[in-house]
Amino acid sequence: MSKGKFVEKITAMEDDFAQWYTDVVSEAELVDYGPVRGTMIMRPYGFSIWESVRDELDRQIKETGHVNVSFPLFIPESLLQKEKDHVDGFAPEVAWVTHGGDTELGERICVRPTSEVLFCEYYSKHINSYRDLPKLYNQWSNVVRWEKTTRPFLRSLEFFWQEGHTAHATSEEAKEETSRMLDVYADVLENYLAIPVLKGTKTESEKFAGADYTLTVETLMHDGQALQSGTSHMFGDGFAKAFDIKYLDKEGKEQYVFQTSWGMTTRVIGALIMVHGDNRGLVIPPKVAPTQALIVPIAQHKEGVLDKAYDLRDKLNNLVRVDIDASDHMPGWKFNQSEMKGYPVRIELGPKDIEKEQVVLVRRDTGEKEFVPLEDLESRLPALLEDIQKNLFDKAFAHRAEKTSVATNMDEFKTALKENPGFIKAMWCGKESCEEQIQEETGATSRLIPFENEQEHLSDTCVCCEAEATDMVYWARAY
RNA sequence: CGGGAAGUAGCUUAGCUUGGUAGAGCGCUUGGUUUGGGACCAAGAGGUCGCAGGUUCAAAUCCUGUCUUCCCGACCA
Repeated sequence: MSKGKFVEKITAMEDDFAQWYTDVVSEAELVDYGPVRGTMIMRPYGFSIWESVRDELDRQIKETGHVNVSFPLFIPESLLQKEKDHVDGFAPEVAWVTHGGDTELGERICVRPTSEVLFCEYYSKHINSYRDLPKLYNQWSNVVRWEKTTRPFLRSLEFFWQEGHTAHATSEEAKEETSRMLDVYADVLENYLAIPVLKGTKTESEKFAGADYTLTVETLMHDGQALQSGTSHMFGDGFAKAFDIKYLDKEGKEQYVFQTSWGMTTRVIGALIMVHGDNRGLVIPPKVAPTQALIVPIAQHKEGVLDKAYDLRDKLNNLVRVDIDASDHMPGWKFNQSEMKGYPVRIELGPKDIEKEQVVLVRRDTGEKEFVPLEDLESRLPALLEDIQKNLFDKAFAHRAEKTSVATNMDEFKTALKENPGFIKAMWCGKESCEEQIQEETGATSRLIPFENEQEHLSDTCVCCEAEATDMVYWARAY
């Protein structure tokens, strides 16, 4: 990095990762705490990052044939009760409305923790024929889960997400849908957020309440903890039977539908922070960054400097998302501020540059500085942004590889997790008791069972017991 | 939910032990000088000391309750 003093505003990540995260979230002006415990205010910069992720995800959801809808915030208690596993899974963390004004309600109303039952209720009315299928609905909404411990983005009482809810004629179609949407999540994470993912299936104990099975994309944070970053659930016909969602097939026979649901949340912003961030603050991949390049005028009071800076902005405006910091602060203040916010590229423009007809480009990911003639800027800048996007993914990929260990017995498991915290690949017998024992002894939980083509045979027996191993599983401590 | 710590200006905090006019730094406003890694000078504005009770002539300070935040643990798709 260039010479000069760097004023410490945030805790170093190697000293205290949790504190570093809290510092970044607040110093980069992403969120404030709300007045109720565990709620958060998304400030303009934080929300613009969410909008960026949302726009790309929404584009892909529509591209795969889905339409957006909006369902209510409230669910009557009786409706929530209809699917037993589902209500058992969510009831403990549901917020209840008991009064309307001063009047006590006859039936409690739940603030949606997720909307399966609302969509099911609707589908039971609107699906009558095979011609009505498939139903491919998505909604962007906020949901409430009364969590005991909370952290900005990672776990808050209220969060934003999209939830897709689909109904299909056959189990086969529903399974394809479940996989298709998992691939959409993987694509957004890898190609947009520059975060490498592991794809696979959740174990029985980790799957969604009421699902046949749950597919997941898991990512690894800088501190070696995993983060579930998107899930896609195959419901089979379980909800259809509980909610009586039936259609007449071509032969005139009554059939139950097969359903899926899938969601991605503001949590991925937490992933973005913890995968790419460093001791100077955020690092936002160019494709996501609301501001891809920030022009910092130097000696801006001098004749012509600001005019040149605005001209430059207008020239680049159609090419990249560019902004200009014409505030009254010293250049050094602006440099540090833009680094805290993670803008991919800084463009310095001062009297010396104007004289030489050049600008100074500084990339956020490496700190490298280059002098670029003005005439080359329009070709150089997009190429640089592409390079930064790729570099961030490659760095995260290498980090994950480095933080992935293999264990064939519990001693190796513990040693690996202690010496190199991250993913542990280990064989498993399929018993929940072994998952519990591993969690108790190591704090790690099963993150996913990779798909068949990614399976490896590491040993004959389970990492935890003497039983024959059935699958390789990725384990990690998780957020 | 258990154990610990803390709430004083937008932020970081001093004062509390021993009750008696609430102080600083940063930030903010105005004017001037500055600008290639967080500028300087001058003049200003900003506080029901988290909230509610209690003790007292008098409470930021003592007592009780309550809410919130942080750390550790348990729990959590």
